[in-house]
Amino acid sequence: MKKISIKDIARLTGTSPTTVSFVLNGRAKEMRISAAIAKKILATTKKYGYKPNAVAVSLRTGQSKIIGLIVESIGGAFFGALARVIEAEAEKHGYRIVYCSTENNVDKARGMIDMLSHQLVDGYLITPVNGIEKDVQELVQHGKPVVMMDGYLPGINIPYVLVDNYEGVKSGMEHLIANGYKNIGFVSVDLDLVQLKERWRGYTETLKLHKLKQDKKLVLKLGYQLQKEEVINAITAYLLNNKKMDAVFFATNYLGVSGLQAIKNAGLQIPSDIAVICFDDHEIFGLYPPGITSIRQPVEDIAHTAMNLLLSHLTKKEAAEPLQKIQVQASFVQRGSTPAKTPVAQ
Amino acid sequence: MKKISIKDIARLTGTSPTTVSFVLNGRAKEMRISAAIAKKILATTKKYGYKPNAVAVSLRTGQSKIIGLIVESIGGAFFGALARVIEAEAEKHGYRIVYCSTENNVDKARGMIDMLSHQLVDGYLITPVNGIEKDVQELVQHGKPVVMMDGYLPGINIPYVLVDNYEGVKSGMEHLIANGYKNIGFVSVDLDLVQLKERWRGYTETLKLHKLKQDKKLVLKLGYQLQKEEVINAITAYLLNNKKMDAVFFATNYLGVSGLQAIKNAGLQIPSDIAVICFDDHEIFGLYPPGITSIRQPVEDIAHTAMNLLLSHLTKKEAAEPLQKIQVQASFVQRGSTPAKTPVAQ
DNA sequence: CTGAAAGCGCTAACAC
DNA sequence: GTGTTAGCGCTTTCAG
Repeated sequence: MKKISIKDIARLTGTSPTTVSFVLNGRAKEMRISAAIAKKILATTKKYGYKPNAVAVSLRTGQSKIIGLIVESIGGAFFGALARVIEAEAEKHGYRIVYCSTENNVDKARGMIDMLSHQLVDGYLITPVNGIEKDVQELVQHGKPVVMMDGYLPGINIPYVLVDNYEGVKSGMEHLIANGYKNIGFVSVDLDLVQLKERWRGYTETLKLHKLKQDKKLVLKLGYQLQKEEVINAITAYLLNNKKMDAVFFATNYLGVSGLQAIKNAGLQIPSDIAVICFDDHEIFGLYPPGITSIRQPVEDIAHTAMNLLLSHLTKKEAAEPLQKIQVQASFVQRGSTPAKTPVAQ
Repeated sequence: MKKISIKDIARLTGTSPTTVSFVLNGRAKEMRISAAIAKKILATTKKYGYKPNAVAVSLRTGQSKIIGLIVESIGGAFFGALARVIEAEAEKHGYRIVYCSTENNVDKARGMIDMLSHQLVDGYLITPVNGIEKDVQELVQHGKPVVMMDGYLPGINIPYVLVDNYEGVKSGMEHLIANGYKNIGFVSVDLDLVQLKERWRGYTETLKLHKLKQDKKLVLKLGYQLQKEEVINAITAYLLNNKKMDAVFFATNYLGVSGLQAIKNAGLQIPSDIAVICFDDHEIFGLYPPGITSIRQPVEDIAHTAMNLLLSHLTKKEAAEPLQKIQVQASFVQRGSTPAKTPVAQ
């Protein structure tokens, strides 16, 4: 069964490739092609199951109708929701998505960009990793639209959409403080990313705001490279070393999940021994007793907004519009892990 | 900043596109190109950051070095692990992966195949959905290598690799029965997939084997289209209607997760009121007290095996080797949700 | 040892 | 209204 090309269709219908091309691209009436011939072409096309060769089209038009989605980790919870929305949105506009995961690895990220670069992909949606500044810069210079999500690269001027990390953490902290917690720990990752810095700022500034002194011992920053087991062990040790800590704030959901395990290992009860709150919601948080309070990122919003931003750049010739930097608000999801402290406690 | 092509490199080095192409493809010595010129070309290439246009290469060679991975649901737990392994394996062999999710929707799956079809993609890794038999058949006829994972399409003859669903469920059932459970429920999805049928067979046959009578009321088959909330509600009702049920077997991990919520809603305790076991492990199962016993699919194995199968088909001209149908064994992960029943119980 | 030239399948000026 | 033709950027046969 041979592949059938546009020429074959032309021969089969006694027309030329041009005519076939026009008909297929819906430019039949614009080009005033007779209805009879158009119908015939369509019929033949269907009959032989002809599909234009996307590669050839891409080479010719310079458009692939593919968007590259570069994320930290495929398979993560955040990613799952993101992908679904983005894919749906893309499809509406005739685009397809190619996914790449960087595993927060600079080299891998650079490799991906390089690979997709200058070709194959019309635009990019990127969850940034430090160290790819130059590469991203290069993409932009080559005229490829790029939109950042979830974070951005401070040095370079690219549209992005991300959650208001600072306000998100702040709202969580306010909640804890209002509920009577005073020794609030913070567990984060040792990565130099804007979003993490903002979360950190949310933590420290809210403490300051309420004149609570900040205890260095209550802060844990874990290496990103650590295995899950190591993370759990580190958090367990941290919990055991800080018995007076009455609440802990996890800066990411994967830390939160490991944190639950650590709390269990440490033999602590939520919320009687320790209150728990986590940035970025996770399926498990609704389920795990007594329910883990979290700061939910509006993933759908983010995806939706980012995609549309990219699409608008993709369709406009020279998008000279002002650089868009969009922040969306996180929402606070209260669950059982952060009740008001009884006056007696501590 | 213009894109630089092979012609530019040729001009810049005072050679021809041919020579540049040979050098770039490592065929320099084979073609006996002088070392001096090769070096010069390489240098120029690097200096100008020249990258061959993948689209043009693909059009010319008919190879894209891209593998299409069509899965049920991107973002699922099973998928996450799968993707990681497959991507790593593919990279080793110079292939890239394009992901598509079907959401168990026939039309979507067909669309995906159609889209990638005959072009753009050199081979396929597919998690099958019923109804795409013809489409897959067609792919094969067009000479595209296809390997199925996680299931297969009964009608058509394609290599696959999947877990031994029957034995997996059987081992779980044996465990329950050995531990004294007699009224074992089974919650599955109303989808006509081989893997689900095999799990079902594992349930019924093990019951028969042990001369336990099968109670229709203890079986729940849920529509795939149901929203998560509906699933939880259905399971909750089912639990409340079957008070004598002392153990429940969930046929998939997403059912298990919803099941946990339902058990909570029904006010039941694990394992004192009901024992729980689930096919396909999930992060949450290790964490959720008292730990949910599960049948773990060797996802890495599956991915690894499937990928290599596909790669071998991709590299061999006419792979006339016998159709490979590989089953891998599931492993039993015992946790706290299925303790031995005390003689007193029930 | 290196270059000219054909052509992968398609689109879009430009002819007629 | 429809066909001819020239490439998109690359690989590869065939000359030299």
